[in-house]
Amino acid sequence: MHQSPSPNTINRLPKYLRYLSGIYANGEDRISSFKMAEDMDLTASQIRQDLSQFGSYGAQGYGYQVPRLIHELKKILGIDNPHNVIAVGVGSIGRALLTHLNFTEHNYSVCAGFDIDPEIVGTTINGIPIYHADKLKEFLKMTPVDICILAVPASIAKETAGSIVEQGIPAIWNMTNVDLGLSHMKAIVEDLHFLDSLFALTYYLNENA
Amino acid sequence: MHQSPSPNTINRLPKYLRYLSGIYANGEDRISSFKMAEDMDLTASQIRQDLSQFGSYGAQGYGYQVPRLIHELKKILGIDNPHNVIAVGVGSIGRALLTHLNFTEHNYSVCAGFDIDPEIVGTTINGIPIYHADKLKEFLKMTPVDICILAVPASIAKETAGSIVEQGIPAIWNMTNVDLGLSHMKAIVEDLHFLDSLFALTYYLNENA
DNA sequence: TAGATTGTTAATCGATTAACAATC
DNA sequence: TAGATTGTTAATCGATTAACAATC
Repeated sequence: MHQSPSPNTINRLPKYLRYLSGIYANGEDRISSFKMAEDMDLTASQIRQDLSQFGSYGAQGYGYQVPRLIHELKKILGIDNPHNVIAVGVGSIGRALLTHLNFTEHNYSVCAGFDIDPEIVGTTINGIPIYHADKLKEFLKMTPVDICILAVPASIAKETAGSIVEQGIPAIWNMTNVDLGLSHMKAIVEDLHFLDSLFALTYYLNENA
Repeated sequence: MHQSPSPNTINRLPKYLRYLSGIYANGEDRISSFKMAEDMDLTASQIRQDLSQFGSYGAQGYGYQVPRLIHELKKILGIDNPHNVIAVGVGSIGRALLTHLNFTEHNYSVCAGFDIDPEIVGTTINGIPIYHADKLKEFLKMTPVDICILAVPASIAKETAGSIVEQGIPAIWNMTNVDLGLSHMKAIVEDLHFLDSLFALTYYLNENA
């Protein structure tokens, strides 16, 4: 792993994983880069290039063992290790994620949610306790947190993110439609900008029309 | 517009728009590519290259007029025109989007949601009526729909998507953690794969640790 | 006018694709 | 053994960056 893999490569890894999990569930335990490329609308070269940046997981003349490759991809992504997650902001989006996403299956443990709405502070969502945002600092003394799901209103997104980073949480999964402006800090941020995605879709829709 | 702009360029346009809307709200009505680049962690060259693929919106020695550029970007993305949207699958994710996302402000009209859960069929969410999925075909006879938000369970995502495309809806905004496999059809699909995004974040988190 | 900044052309860099020796 | 397919090196392609003439 001399030269660090490009973001494009990293973004394809979860897609490989999903594809492989799918065919493995279908009972296929062997796959070639050619078949994979055909099914995923990629080139076999690209798949082999991507994988070979992390190791040699296949065998000449045979291809890849599906369970092995699944295992290796999980290891590369780091999702074979457990991660502690909290949600800051538990409005409709935060709530939907806590309810809907299969965190446990992928080794994420969602420990708590934080909000200021008295209607939901003190309740649980999908078994996850919701505390008042005031309690975050205290909570972090007891529980090390790897990832914070940020789903607060846009108006307080930046300052909330800043404070989360200051309190030592290394990674933010950003659900707000705001650029957090943390590039100068050591924080790791992954944006999920819903509207950006919808606008791109709209562009292609109008382009074709 | 001889050579069609790359997806990378398209994906940056909404970010430009967000940035510009932000500074315009702050009262700035003039911007140079240099300042913009600094604030957005890009290069001025890239911004000018991106924009120049669609037209000449700036002036030498001056820069860009913010409101003008906002207007042009909206036009390029097609969001100056109205779009009709429906949601198929109104579980927690679908519901959160209908409640939370600012569709109206961006010229999207969310006409209806469809589900099979008797608990929610017949209700409204944020003023949007929820019909039984059986009624979709009939509904489409009356109302032309541009975009379908797909938020059904993974197990029925593919077949639902296929049927939606067959019924003439040109674009799908895919919230399911499934690859819809519509590449051979004329459908326009934009995926919002939550877990892919979380996995990428996890990769960078573990890489830094 | 002098200074600033665009739009665009050319240079560089990086990512994808093609080719193939190694080998299962 | 013959056929298949990897991992990797080389070739190509495309995207980003740099440079600069045009000009506000």
